Amino acid sequence: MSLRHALLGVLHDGPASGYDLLRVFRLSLGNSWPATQSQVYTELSRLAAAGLLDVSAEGARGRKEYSLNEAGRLELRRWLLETKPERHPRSEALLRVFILGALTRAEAREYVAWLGQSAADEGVMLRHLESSVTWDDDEIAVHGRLVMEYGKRLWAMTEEWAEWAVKEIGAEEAGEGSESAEASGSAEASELSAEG
Amino acid sequence: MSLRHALLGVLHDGPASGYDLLRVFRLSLGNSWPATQSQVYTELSRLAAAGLLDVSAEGARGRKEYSLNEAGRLELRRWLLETKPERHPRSEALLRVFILGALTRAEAREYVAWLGQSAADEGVMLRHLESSVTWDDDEIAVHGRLVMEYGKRLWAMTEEWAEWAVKEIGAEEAGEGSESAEASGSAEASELSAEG
DNA sequence: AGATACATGTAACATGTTACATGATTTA
DNA sequence: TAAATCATGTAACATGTTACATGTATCT
Repeated sequence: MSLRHALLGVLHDGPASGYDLLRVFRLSLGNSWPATQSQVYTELSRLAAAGLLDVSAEGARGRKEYSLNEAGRLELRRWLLETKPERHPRSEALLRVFILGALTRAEAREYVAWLGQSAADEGVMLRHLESSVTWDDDEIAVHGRLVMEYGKRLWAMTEEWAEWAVKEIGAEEAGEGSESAEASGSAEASELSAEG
Repeated sequence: MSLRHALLGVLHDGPASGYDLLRVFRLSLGNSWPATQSQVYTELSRLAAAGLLDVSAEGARGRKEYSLNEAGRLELRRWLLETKPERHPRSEALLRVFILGALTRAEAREYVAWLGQSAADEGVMLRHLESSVTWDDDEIAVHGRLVMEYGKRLWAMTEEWAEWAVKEIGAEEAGEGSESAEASGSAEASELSAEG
């Protein structure tokens, strides 16, 4: 389980509450490994119960500050050194590219163009974030910078790829688009379909 | 749910059995969106029960061939056109970079170098795959090529980034490595920890 | 006093993984 | 005939999401 070790990893840098950790996920770590509020609090309880974390302080409003203890440090090292990472990120954006044949060319082109624009936006955001962060010299800063650089390169690459791909898809031919172009009437609400 | 739509998307290209689909995941699609055998068969049953797929043929050894029907086609289009993709891939590899502060510099450098090597290997594999595929002119070929190109660029970028990052981490200073360098004895098996 | 930010917890549900269980057909 | 490949299904468990539920401290 990665969330567990993500938590241990961030706590290696110093004690923090669930709320603090949630902010880390929202602002930086969440770009590589998202986590919900519910998940973080549940997992912190479990980690404390399992003896990998200590509650090192309790503050106002029920705040609990967790600290990595020796058992936690060992488990974190064990995970980093002895387990093989999953190298392939799971990318919904790319899955969609794969099945773009279900759309007309114009629609497919539009999607890829949107991906490119999103990538450009992410790049802008990252450059903005970079200039706003105080890069003090601690461990998290060093490795945070590595991840940020990866992000910058990733979004730049994605933007360029999207430009290339849009050209590759080419112009819509009149009357093209296969049968999928005619959206027929009856939608026959299925038992599935949930997301917005 | 994306697996559901991945299945519909592949079936847009033509009828296939669970076994066939599993091969698609293993050979190509699985790089962007992994799926297990168990998941695929379960989901196909559900999709058929929900009326988005038909069992269009039954063959030897209990083989069932599924076809996308009109309801399925509509649902696929709806998903592609009306739902927003999750743009951030969840990357365990990058999560690990983020928490590399728990290791010594030498260990961190080794990990990043390994990532670079893996990326290089993926690149080689993709180029090999590319030359072995017959690029006929159907829809899947067009979009499959887009995904393949993305992969090539991604792994090349990752390889370059890793080279840069290795230099960035720098040389191990003697006696450096923080407290995390001393692996103490007692391992105190925790109730957690599962993966090998 | 009201809005915002701080702060945690849990229940229901959806999705994903691992392991088990079974058997038929083809190929060497 | 043994091994490999084809072919599906299910149960137990782990992980992740959404929604609900509750309350405190700070700032304007």
